[in-house]
Amino acid sequence: MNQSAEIAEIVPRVFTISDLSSEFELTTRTLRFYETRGLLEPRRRGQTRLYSRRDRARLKLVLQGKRVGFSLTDIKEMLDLYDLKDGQATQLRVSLKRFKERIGDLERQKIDVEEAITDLNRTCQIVEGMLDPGS
Amino acid sequence: MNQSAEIAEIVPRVFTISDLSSEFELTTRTLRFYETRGLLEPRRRGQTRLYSRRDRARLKLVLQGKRVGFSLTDIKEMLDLYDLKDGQATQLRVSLKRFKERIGDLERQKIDVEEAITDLNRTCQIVEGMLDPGS
DNA sequence: CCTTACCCTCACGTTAACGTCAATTTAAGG
DNA sequence: CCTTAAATTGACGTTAACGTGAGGGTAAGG
Repeated sequence: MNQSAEIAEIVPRVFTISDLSSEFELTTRTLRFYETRGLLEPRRRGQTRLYSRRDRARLKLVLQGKRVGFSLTDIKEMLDLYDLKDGQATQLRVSLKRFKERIGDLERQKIDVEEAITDLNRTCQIVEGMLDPGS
Repeated sequence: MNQSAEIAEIVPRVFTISDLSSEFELTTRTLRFYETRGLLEPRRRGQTRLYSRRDRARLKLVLQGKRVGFSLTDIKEMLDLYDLKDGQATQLRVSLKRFKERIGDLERQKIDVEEAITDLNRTCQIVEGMLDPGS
């Protein structure tokens, strides 16, 4: 019932670049690119990158950030904030603010998309009217 | 009550590049760029571009297309279709198909956006929970 | 020893839709 | 005629997030 022993069997302590690339369906190029952007900093054994669990966790955060539409630059800033002093209320509030701003953006975007849809539907109806023999 | 006379006073027969750029709030660069992309082909008086009402109408279509998310390439294809034989049912059906496909895209996009919003809201709630003193 | 399979570091290429000069030419007005 | 104001044609720059080789090192298996 030793938790860490259990986890050790399921989740390795260290990952190669192709481990992560296949797990998350990213190219190795992408992982190296993220590194140049300061999102990951794996250790090295010689030249070869060795990713820790922490690296993997950060990668997950990166991908989650992307899913909700943050840029890599945004994501880096937020990761850096968390690193400064994890759990620090001030940092959390900053991120929270960013999140809410982003939600605002997304809601505006949603409205735009909805407008585009009604626009196009209107156009479609006109065109269909032109094509309808029983006009 | 001569319609064309009335219109002639309100809408000029010919437009300069800055007329159109200010009317539609585009830069002249943009109008020239659209020309290189085959979206507009104004006549020339010497070197100077002279846009007809038809050019202006096409420009309106371009902008409408952009508003609903078509790329300039898409828009050109569609404009070309219209030009082939305006009012031809076949062409209309083709465009109609494109429109419906685009509507599908947009609806998927809308779902994505909605998911991102709920994602972020969830995250916000977690963070707020961490900040909540009465936790 | 040789092949395979990964790993690495440059470093230029890609896509979209223009922006931003630079160097001229033309048009309009006094 | 002279001076601006506006137009013209290149042609390189920008942004994001990687893609795509080129050229080379390393380690395991047969």
